[in-house]
Amino acid sequence: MTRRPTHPGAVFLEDVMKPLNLSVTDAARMLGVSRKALSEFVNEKASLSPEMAIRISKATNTSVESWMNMQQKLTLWNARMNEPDNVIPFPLARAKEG
Amino acid sequence: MTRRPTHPGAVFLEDVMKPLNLSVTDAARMLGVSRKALSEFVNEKASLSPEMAIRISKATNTSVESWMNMQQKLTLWNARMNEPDNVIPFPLARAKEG
DNA sequence: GACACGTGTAACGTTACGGGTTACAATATT
DNA sequence: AATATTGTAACCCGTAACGTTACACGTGTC
Repeated sequence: MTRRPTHPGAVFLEDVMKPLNLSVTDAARMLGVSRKALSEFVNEKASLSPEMAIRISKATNTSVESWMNMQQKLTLWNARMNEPDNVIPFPLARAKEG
Repeated sequence: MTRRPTHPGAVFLEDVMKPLNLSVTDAARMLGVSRKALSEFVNEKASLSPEMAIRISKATNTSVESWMNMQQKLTLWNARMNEPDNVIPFPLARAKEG
């Protein structure tokens, strides 16, 4: 994967909120989170927390996993930006000798 | 899923470290983390961080995703323990009217 | 022009958590 | 007996999500 994965917040905004004509204020109320929390999420300032994923899943009747997977790909992509280089490969597991 | 998913640390201990006869001390050295960090991970006191996942993946030549997925299932399972109840379902998306 | 809304965000505080270091007691291993 | 390994407590950091409050900036309405 070479291109930065889409932020789940962007997807939520484009594919859920906009089609339903939901304002950040209203959606936040319905999700049961603060307007700030949702705003930061849809503006990609915060990542998707497991709790937020559950809320979205309950509100939109979609699978939690689908949302979590989006975040995981992003998290992994970001983490790979700072790959550790001081990792020593484990000795290869071999067929038992003797 | 009704049973608590296996902690990735337990898998790492059983399926990787033990077969290779690696001590926590040695494995920690090779992974480039502190003994404490690895100990807590394999003893299920800490969850798998993305960075640790990358280290394990590099050291064992396995996919980062497989480890991350284990953690995600656990994380989700735990999160569902405290499901929020103040979520208001979004109005159903309908075929455009008018 | 005045006012209501929705919005992004700064400031501030709280809570949670991964990770490092150091140190100690308990338990192998040799 | 001497050495190695281990789990973990204590303590310090940095990061991050979330809440509340408050401000400035549109935009639309009367």
